[in-house]
Amino acid sequence: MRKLPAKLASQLYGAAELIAERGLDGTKIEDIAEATGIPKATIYYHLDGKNAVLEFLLGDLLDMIAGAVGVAVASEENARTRLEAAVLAQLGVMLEHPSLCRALVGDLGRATRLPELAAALRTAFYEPIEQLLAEGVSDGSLRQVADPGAVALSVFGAITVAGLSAAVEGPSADPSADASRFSAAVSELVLDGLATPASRVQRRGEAL
Amino acid sequence: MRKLPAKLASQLYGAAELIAERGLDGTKIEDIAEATGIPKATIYYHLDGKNAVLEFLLGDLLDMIAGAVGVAVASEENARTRLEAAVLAQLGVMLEHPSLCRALVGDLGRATRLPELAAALRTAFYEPIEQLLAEGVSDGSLRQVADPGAVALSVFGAITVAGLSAAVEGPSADPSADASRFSAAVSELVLDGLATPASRVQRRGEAL
DNA sequence: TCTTGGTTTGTACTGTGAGTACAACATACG
DNA sequence: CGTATGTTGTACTCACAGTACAAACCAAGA
Repeated sequence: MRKLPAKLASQLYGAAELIAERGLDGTKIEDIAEATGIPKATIYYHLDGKNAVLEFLLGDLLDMIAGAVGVAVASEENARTRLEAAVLAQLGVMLEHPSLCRALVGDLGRATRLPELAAALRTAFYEPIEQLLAEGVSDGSLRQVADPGAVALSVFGAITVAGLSAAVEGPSADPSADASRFSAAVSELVLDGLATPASRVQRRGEAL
Repeated sequence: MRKLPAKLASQLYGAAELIAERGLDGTKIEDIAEATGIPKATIYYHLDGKNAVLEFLLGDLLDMIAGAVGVAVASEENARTRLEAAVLAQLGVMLEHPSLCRALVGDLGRATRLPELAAALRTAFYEPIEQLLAEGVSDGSLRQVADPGAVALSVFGAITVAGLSAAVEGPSADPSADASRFSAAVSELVLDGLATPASRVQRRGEAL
């Protein structure tokens, strides 16, 4: 069941828009069959039902993200620079595939309840960040924080929500321009914070 | 259909855990009837079906959040301080009601497709932040950023994902302690960022 | 060519669960 | 009382996921 012929795989993408629009519940198998051109019986021959369709589509998205982020993270730069690259990479892929992202948001619950997807979600989105923050402390390019786990989670949230929202706002004319714009905003926030220099000085005094 | 007797309302909360655990799809109306002690026929007398059950529960959660955040935001302090208070308030409510939060994550798609809920979500989570960031620029307690909309979205993501994850990790012994811990981490990130002082100086030079 | 084994597809079926209809009953309030 | 409003059980309908299965199709080799 894991190797789904390439032709069918590509046809299946025709269902992404549909699922994104109406949610998996609101989408009948018959609709998927019609939209993709794959007859219902064939779908069931290869896949274990509706969930498997979602699993296939989202699994692919998550792989792409994990891949792109993996490349961004693997460079020689310091962690801080790689973090910026990772943010850009993640947002890039997300904005390139808005309907998959919309499907992800729409069926997040189901996704987190499908064990393989839940794991892929973690690997694609969360783990690279967590890793990078730790490395940044080691190489001195990022600050040490009191609660690294919680902070990593927040950074993850900042990036991901920005990406998902952007994707949900309907597809843009120039995804990669949007990705740069959003990634600049996210990096600015995550690296520099929102405090004014004045209040920061006072605060740094407290902290150190 | 909007005034659901108090007694029934309180009974309905008995379904929250169930829905959080299995998702709305995985939960039969009969299960809800059994868990809450409200017979199926009565549920249908007051509510327009399953979705309405979710809508009721989440609507309540969102009202609580909007309320608590509203109070936090209404003080006389500067925007920066109120932002910290708002973060604490939001996380406080979320951690107080973990199963509602889990239900929200699990059926986020449905929630965003229910117009009233989608609006409530915006009001509860996003708008106060957006507002506060703007006020912070006016009163000088927060920095001006290049793309305020995108940054507000990220801040919103940072807070909300932290809260949701915490809620999903199963209920804690001391929700309010957890709320303080998480809110400290989120505020630290959002206000001060992760850059080291050294790289910050260099950066500030670029920006101003 | 014929055979064999996987794939493809149509059609017809089963089962489950949401939502509805309705009648009997309770309760309240004038 | 009796009329209105809520409560509940029971017995439906209906849509759709998933299954069964047989017929056709399409290699690829003997």
